[in-house]
Amino acid sequence: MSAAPKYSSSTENYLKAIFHLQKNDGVVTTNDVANELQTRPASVTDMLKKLKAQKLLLYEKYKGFKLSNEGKKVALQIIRKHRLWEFFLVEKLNFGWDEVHEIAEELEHISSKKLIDRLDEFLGFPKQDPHGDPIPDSNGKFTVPKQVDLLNLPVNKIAEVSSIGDQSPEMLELLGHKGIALGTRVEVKKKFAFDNSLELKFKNQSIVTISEHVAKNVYVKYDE
Amino acid sequence: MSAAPKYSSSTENYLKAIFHLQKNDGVVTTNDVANELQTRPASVTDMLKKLKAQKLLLYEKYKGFKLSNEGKKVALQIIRKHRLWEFFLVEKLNFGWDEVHEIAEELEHISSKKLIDRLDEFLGFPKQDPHGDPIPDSNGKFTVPKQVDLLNLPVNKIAEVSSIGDQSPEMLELLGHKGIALGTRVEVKKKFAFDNSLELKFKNQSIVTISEHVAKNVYVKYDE
DNA sequence: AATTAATTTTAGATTTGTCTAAATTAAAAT
DNA sequence: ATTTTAATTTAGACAAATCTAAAATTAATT
Repeated sequence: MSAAPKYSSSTENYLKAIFHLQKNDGVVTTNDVANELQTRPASVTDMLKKLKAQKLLLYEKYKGFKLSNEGKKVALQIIRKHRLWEFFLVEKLNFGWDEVHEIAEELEHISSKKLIDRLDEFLGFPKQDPHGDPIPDSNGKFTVPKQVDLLNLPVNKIAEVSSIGDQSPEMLELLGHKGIALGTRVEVKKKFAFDNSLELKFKNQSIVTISEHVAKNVYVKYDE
Repeated sequence: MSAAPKYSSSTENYLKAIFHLQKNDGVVTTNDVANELQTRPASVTDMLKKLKAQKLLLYEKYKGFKLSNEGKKVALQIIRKHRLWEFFLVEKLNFGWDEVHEIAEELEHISSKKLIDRLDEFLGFPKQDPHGDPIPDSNGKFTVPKQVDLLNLPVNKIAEVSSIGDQSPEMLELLGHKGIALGTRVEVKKKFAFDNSLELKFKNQSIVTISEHVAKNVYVKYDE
């Protein structure tokens, strides 16, 4: 068991940015990272070399790069810290979900592992942050999102629309009108036994009603 | 009302160190600061010039220096943050009083004022940190310590020995034996009505008993 | 396939905070 | 009142992270 090396805030920010970017299409470019971190491509190249030297990144110049296993591990710990602090700010200090990101960007760089594990315990080992994103556990693992249709989504669980069953123009028109699209974050607030219709709540606090027929055709993923 | 300038962690550490050092004898030297911050006198001189340029310090080379009002104000906000976080770590996350300092050294540099005011509220506006030091309020003011003899110190209040009434060799021998000296932190855990004797607890958890006669002659200060 | 365009990398400079070694000033001791 | 000692400051260098401008490489287009 070797002592955990401490990385600079800048290093941590690069790891986090690359981690997020390579989740999407799998491929990340120098320009992507520069854009994400509000910096210049030349600065990114400089840092890529440093990350490679620290064995956090696999990198061949002009040929692309991706995080090493160690790099991913570190990135996941930063993400864990970010999301736990966001949860703390919303649940304990009564911040709004939209004002916590910036503060968590600072808090995520506090290094004590003991602190973050105690905080996790204090918060009751939450599985999702206030935006519905999964919180990695102490080992960097997070719950594999569960896929269900909206009828089977438990009440008050934030979920993300992942696919649509019936893709007819009529259905898409209805979904478009209600504000439901792939990636939309929704929560079921009420289920009416009478006709199995549902009331959904969005992140912007607005509420819409959908029928059982629609609900059956909207698949979402969420973390238990 | 101008926007609060943000200072680097290093700048904040210098302000805090100088603040603490000038509390003692009033005079701070370059060497004192270098020693306190585990750095070199030349580095201190470099920073003194920067602090002066930012109007945080009054400084004439070779002639000494002290914090400006603005410098004091900033230092007090750092100290406020440090002590509130320490309180949080001990009270909410069950850390021991002896393991929180290092973590608070990092947390004190988180910049959000709203965060710290919310934290203060969440903690119930505590007046003392786990070491018994006063926590400055949102405006940088802290309660003027109240002076009383040990007989009149409320139970469970951490206080600091500030002066001794009877300074006879016999008294000083007794106090030396019990482990009571100027600056010692004590807490009254029990008062016996029978003979007005007291049980005192020290920071190292040990407990001693003293008589009414002794208690009357030991003056302490504490924050209400 | 050759040329143009876009991306990526290098070269050299800048800022912040630090350092060592040498020079300066102030304080202490003879 | 000198001289010696200690404290402080300057000069010049360095590491980290950034920048601009120019060069190198890859991708796209004709």
